Amino acid sequence: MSHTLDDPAPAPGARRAQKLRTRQALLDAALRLLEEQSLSSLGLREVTRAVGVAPTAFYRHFRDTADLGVALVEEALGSLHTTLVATLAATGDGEERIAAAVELIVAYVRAYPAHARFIAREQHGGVRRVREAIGAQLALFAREVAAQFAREPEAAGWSEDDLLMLARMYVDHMVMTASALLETADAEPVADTARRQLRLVGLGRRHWLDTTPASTDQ
Amino acid sequence: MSHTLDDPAPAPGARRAQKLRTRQALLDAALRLLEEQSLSSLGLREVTRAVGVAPTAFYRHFRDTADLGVALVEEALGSLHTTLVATLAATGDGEERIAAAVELIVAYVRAYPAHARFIAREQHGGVRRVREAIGAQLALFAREVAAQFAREPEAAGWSEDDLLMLARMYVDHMVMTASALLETADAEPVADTARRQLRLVGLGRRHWLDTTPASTDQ
DNA sequence: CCATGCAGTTAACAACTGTTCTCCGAGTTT
DNA sequence: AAACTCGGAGAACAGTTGTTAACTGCATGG
Repeated sequence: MSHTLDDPAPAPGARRAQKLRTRQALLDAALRLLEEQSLSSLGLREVTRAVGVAPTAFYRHFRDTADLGVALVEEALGSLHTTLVATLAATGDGEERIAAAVELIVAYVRAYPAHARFIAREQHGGVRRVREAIGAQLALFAREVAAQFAREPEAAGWSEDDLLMLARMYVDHMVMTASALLETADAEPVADTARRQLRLVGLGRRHWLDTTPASTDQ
Repeated sequence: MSHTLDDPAPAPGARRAQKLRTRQALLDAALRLLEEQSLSSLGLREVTRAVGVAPTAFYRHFRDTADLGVALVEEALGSLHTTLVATLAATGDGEERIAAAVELIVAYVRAYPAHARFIAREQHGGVRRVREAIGAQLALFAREVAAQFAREPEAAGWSEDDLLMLARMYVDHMVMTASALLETADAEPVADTARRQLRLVGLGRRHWLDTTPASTDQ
């Protein structure tokens, strides 16, 4: 509990720390402003004004607002990979996993609504580089989910391509559910619909090899 | 084939016709500008400049750019209802219907790429009124699709709520497929993935009542 | 301890925005 | 043929935008 901030002999790294702090302030302010507009209309001055720094300070951290947007993508989705894969790996198949996955989305949207809104909005938004960044992240999610599926016994007989197709379906459904949660006051009906839709896809998954046994027997 | 435009005694309704013409020019110009940005950053002057009219002329047709956006929603989705329902009604169940549905989306995106982009982009975009307009249209689509399903023998035993859930899944999948088509050069792989995903959902649909026969037997 | 690096400031720029008010002229109605 | 309607033009407004330049002061590395 000793003094660490108003020290006359500042701690080493105080330089970098202060820079990171204003950088984070810019990201936070931008995220707040983006709740009511799209990135393509977000002004650099608007952000700096909200933080309380000079407009030119912006350039010390980002080339332009698109650059800031890419940073926001990382902040919003970067930490989600481990959580998602861990959730899938920790739960068995069927109803248990469905409940866990939906609960994960609901918790995420509740904890970081602005991040979720940003991703849903800019996934198809007007800024190419941000769109591509989100697309790359979601494609990575899909590959990770597919890889997890491949480790499970239910994936026997599935082609790699079909597994990826299934995984993409789950990932896209996640984003849509998040977006739906953001526009409703009561989360429960939305979560319920999401669970039923996952149940439906799960049923399709279980019967995928029924009609076309393709190359493998069993 | 007589003269109708440069008539010294102009045909009645020329007033209204000219107004509609510039209104349409504004819509077209806006749609073109929106290929590279979001509606929330579209400026009123930008649109009028592209058309070649004075900025103030804009107010004769729209209150603001959000109002123009709502009009674009109608233009993009209004005529699609009949086409969609007709396609569903004309095709039997199974593979045939899947091919027809995907072909419908592919054809739409090819014919009106700017409209499709606009809907995908502004569905979660930064302008509330436009978001709501799109949401209402898509909800209407879902109800229409559900109603069509209800008329078919495969829907026996399905609750109304489950049918709507299924329909929403199809509608949302349509929008996602359209968006994916816009970002790819070669439509075929995307269309193929979309077909497989529909096949998966269809399988889930056929086995929906297997585990929980609920109230009905058979 | 001093010289360098660099986050942030100030000032100024040309260009752009939405909106108001006034006006014109051609289509429309009587 | 006169009176009216109304889509569009023109000019002007107060604010805003992104970007450049030159500056200041403090944490840092030699």
